Amino acid sequence: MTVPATLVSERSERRRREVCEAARRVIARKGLEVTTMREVSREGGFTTGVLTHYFPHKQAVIQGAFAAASDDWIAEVRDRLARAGSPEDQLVTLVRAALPADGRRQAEWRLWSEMWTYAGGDPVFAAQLVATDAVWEREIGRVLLRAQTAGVIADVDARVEAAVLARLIDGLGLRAWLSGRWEDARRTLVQHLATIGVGTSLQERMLLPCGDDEGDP
Amino acid sequence: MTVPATLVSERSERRRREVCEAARRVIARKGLEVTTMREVSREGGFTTGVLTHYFPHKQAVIQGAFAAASDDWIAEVRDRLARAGSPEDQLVTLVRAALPADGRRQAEWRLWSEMWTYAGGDPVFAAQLVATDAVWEREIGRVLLRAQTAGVIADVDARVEAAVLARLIDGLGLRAWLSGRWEDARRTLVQHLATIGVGTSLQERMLLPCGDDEGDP
DNA sequence: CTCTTTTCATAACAACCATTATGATGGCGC
DNA sequence: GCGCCATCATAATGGTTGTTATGAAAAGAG
Repeated sequence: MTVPATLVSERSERRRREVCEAARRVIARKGLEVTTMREVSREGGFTTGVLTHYFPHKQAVIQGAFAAASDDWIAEVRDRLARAGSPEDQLVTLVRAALPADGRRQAEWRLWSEMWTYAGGDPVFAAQLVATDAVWEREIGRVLLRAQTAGVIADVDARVEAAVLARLIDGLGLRAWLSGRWEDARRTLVQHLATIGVGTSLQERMLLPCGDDEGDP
Repeated sequence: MTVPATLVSERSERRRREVCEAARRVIARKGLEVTTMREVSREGGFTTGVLTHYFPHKQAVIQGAFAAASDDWIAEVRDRLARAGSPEDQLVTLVRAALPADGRRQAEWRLWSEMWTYAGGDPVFAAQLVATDAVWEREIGRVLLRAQTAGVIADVDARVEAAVLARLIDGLGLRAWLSGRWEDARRTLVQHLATIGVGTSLQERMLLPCGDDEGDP
């Protein structure tokens, strides 16, 4: 109490985040079932003492890891969309972000899968997850609306189409993660986008391998 | 060996199935993480001796439960589609089967969710799961094709649309299970079906509460 | 430097797990 | 009725888990 609260929380918050990142890596690599306190500690390079010091129980660690992953995801999407200039580029970015060609990003789908089933047993966390998803869906809607006013896609109901796209991506990503057929998933997504008026040239750009996935258009 | 193999396997097979059903109920109710041998035994009304006698290890019990659920699901869908006479009825049946209004059937989505994440750590089982899904997707395609030749829906690529619908349903069901907003999910699905030419009267039938969910059209 | 508090490692604990071993029971062929 | 084998209950085992307790180092305030 004698020290400014901001400094204390800054240091500890960084450590806390470090723990969450370690947990996140373990979950994404081996799954939640084999994610143990000791395993997370080993991953982060410390002992379980750190975990117990910053978190009241394991549940909090898991939730922290999931929350961190969600925040990172939505932040990254917003950043990439902002850096994509034209409506066309934004559409391409959306597809690439949703169904990545990069192996490490594909592996993140395991995290989402684990997160969903975990949320099924934790109503409070499920509510947070649904809220985060609403942000993602709205982001999709914004891209669609902008593309629409630019005449890049047809004049469908953007709100409905955003909901459809968000759910379609959920299903496609999940299946692709299970089957390993990411190209098929992306092709299906693009074929669907074609039905709402995305032109063939844009379709081709969406399907391009594009080794470097971060640099967008 | 002194007794006809068919008789032996008939009796034991029934018991085996009984175990799978018990496991399935526990998973759907409490999730895979708290599904233990003792819990499954208690659910089935026997002891762990039965489990260990019919299954080499827990993994096999889980896989058996999942396989039984998958088989039941695909069998039920086929049955309900067969009993639905017209192409219109089949479309309605498809929507109702995918996103049920009945609480017990909705709860089954927890099973699917658990199944998917489990499959993520078991490539062999994941392959089975993908194969089963292909059957389901083909069933959707058949319904679409029939509706198409009857002029009930527009002239889209049935194969592509079946893939889209299968994934869309995955995402919609999963989200609905997490959020509890099943009506929204069904409405989104119907709105999407409207874009492939499903008429307004059919749309209304799909959205009807229809208390009794089993008796179809 | 001294005291206080945060930070963390280590070890111990009690609970629970899957699995195995053992023996009782009952049906079925002969 | 005898013996055999499938069936199952019971109990024990070895390992792992989340959590807690304890104390040492380190950092910061005065």
